[in-house]
Amino acid sequence: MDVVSPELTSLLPDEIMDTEAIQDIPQSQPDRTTVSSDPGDNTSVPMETDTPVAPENLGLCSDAPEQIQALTTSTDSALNICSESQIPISITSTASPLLTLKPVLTTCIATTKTTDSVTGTIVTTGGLQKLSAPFTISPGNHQIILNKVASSQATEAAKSVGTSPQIIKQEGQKLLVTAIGKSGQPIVLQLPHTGTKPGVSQTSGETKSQAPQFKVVAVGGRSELKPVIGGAGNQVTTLQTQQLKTVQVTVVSVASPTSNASQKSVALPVNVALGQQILTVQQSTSASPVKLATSQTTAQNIKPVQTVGGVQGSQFKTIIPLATQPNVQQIQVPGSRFHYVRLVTATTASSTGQPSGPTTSSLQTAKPMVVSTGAVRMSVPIVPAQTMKQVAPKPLTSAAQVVTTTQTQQRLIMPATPLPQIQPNFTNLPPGTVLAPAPGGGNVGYAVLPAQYVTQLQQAPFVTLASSSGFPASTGIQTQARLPLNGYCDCFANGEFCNNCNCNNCFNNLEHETERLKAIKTCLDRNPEAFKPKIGKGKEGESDRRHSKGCNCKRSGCLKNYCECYEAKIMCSSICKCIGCKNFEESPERKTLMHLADAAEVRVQQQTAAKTKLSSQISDLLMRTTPIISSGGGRLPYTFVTKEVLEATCECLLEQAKKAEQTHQPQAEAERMILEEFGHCLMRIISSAGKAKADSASISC
DNA sequence: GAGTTTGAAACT
DNA sequence: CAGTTTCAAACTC
Repeated sequence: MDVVSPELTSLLPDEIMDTEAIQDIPQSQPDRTTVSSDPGDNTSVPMETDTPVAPENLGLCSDAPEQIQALTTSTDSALNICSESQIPISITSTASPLLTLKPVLTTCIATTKTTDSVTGTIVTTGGLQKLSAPFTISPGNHQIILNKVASSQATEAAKSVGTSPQIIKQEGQKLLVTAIGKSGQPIVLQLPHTGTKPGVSQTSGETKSQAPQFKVVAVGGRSELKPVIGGAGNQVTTLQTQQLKTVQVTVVSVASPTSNASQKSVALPVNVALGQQILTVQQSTSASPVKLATSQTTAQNIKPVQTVGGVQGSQFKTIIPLATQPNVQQIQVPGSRFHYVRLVTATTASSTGQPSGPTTSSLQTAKPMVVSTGAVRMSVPIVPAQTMKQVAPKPLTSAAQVVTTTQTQQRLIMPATPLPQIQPNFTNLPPGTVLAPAPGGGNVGYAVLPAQYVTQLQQAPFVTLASSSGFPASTGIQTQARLPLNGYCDCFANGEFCNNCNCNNCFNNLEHETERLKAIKTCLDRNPEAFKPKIGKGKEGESDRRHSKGCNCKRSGCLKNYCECYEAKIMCSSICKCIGCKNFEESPERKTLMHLADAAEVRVQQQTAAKTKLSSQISDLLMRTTPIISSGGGRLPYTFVTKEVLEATCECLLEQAKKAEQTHQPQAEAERMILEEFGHCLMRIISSAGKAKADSASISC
């Protein structure tokens, strides 16, 4: 059963239309398209009062699912899709050519509960493979508006055909679809084909026909997405989220359907007031809160999601607000081989995934999704990097720009300000890193960086590295190699600023940032791998580290620090071009050297330990022997032998001597009495000292 | 510390 | 891609 009328379909941008899908569209649809589900369809979309749907698996569609992962942003105006229960969201028409997803039950609140869930009902047509339109989600009215910025032509067309609004109504679904004009804007929604195409089995192993899954992932806040699969039979895609929560990051992931029809990338501008939030989009893994109801074939194509805020398990990225400077935020990340992360403010982002071949893997053909609105831009690389191409951002409406990254090609973001000629290029950023400009011209961007870099971001140096790929040919900067900025300098080669080194005429500092940037670009033009670590992992499956390029030693036998492999304490590999290499596993020279080195290291350690122990003992001895007059510390009895104590002691002794004299004691007895008194004095001193120490300890505690 | 050796990177 | 040059670190004395 077709849901979308030809008129409605014709209004869709060509880029989102699936020709094969269109063929399925009946041509006899009225202008005002009202789609009702087939009463006899046993796969009807369950209603709230209808078929109970398990929160974990809302399999409304058994076909191969497409998946859209959407992360909502946090706080004030995040994507607040929430409801107290699994509320179907109907796509209602509006006066404007807007496709509005509207919850039937408007129980959403701005601050959603973790248990809140939303079930969105999205029109899926037999012929309409995808729906694309600017996408607005308004927490206030609980509407998801598509094609907000539809062209006037679309509006006129809609009026002319009397389809303003066109309504696609799914029986029992309250599914309303407005006219969707050709906006030429990024296409966002991918709607499933009818369930006649080969599907992919979901996690449950059940074969499903194609159906988009919309998932909302809350990053930064605990949120779970519940894939909702629209039933192919009733051609309805249900969007449902559970524990939807306003979060800081909106991630949208789209799993492509498995139809033979070419899957076009879908960019969905979403008018979600994200504030100045970062948008990170990645494929998610099982660790991700995003629950993918995809087949195994799909899963294997999924790149690890690098989400923010703990969504991803192993590769957490940290969102670093890059505020203050418009368009550019420069970050030095020592040790990362690139220290600069630049945020590019753009008007829009349009990422187009490669058309997917006929496959049952939904995510393999997933499309990067760009969600942008006047207030928010979201860039969502959904497609695996290998199959994803970076496309030049399409200018949309605003000055903001979202750039998506690929996973295979590491690119560096070049600053537009100092080097405007350099095209923005995101390299070396973690896959899936999304740099989003601040809405409203705030020019606040965010970079998702490995957590270990975060602490280094406070450093002053701000430079942006750029990879050579995608850069226009450098002009007039080839001479930069003659500057004190070249690969010879380890600091520079490591992507670091020179600091306390012996450079002469050093330009590798902030004072010469322009030159440095040029030099960086030159180096990258020459060698895109210049700033990448030389020591990395070997081939897949190899756990040992390996030199990325291999050494080229000729005389050292790779057993001296001249050899980079040996210096890195790794053995030479097949990629090394060394001559007379002795740096291999069974090399006796290497073993001997290793033994010697180990022995030397042991000696050094022993010496260090001995020195440490001796120092400790000396310190302890000093502590014992040095009277501590001041309060605290180890007070000893004799520290209490002050002048006053001595005088008192002497008086006691004199008094005892006087007493012995008065009693006419013999001298020996007199001495005994005096010594005995002296002993008593010492005992009192010791007692007082101990008491004072105990009191001090009690006070300190 | 000066001089030599070495190999990576730059250059041709 | 190969040969040469430049350079700085490693090494030796």
